[in-house]
Amino acid sequence: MTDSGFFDEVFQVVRVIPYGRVSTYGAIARYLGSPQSARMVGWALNKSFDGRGFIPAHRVVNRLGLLTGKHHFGYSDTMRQLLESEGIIVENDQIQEFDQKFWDPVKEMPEAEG
DNA sequence: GTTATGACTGCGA
DNA sequence: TTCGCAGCCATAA
Repeated sequence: MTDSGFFDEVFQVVRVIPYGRVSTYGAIARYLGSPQSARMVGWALNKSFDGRGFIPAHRVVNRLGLLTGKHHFGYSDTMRQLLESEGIIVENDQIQEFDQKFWDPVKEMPEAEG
């Protein structure tokens, strides 16, 4: 599975994000051991639409809780609808109560692949 | 094969 | 306080 290594790891982390929670590129990248590859995480998510199965990329936002990648979902409302569909409040492309919705894989990530 | 870009983040002045 | 630059790795041309 670890074809691309980094990419696959990103998908694995994003996939375990619990319902109603969100995470950030930096948090995921940091979990992988490369906090500076944060933008690479987003790039990986971009491919999440391709054929890697469903990836809750809508649960991943930038450090400010902004839906920076919303326009990658097709329409500027798709990402927001997905988040609101999970009970997450989004206003002005920004996640409300982001601090409590934030899900840090480094701290909350279950011991996947045990 | 090489060059450029990307859904970001942290540090310095 | 705000603004600008460097870094990570893979994909695309």
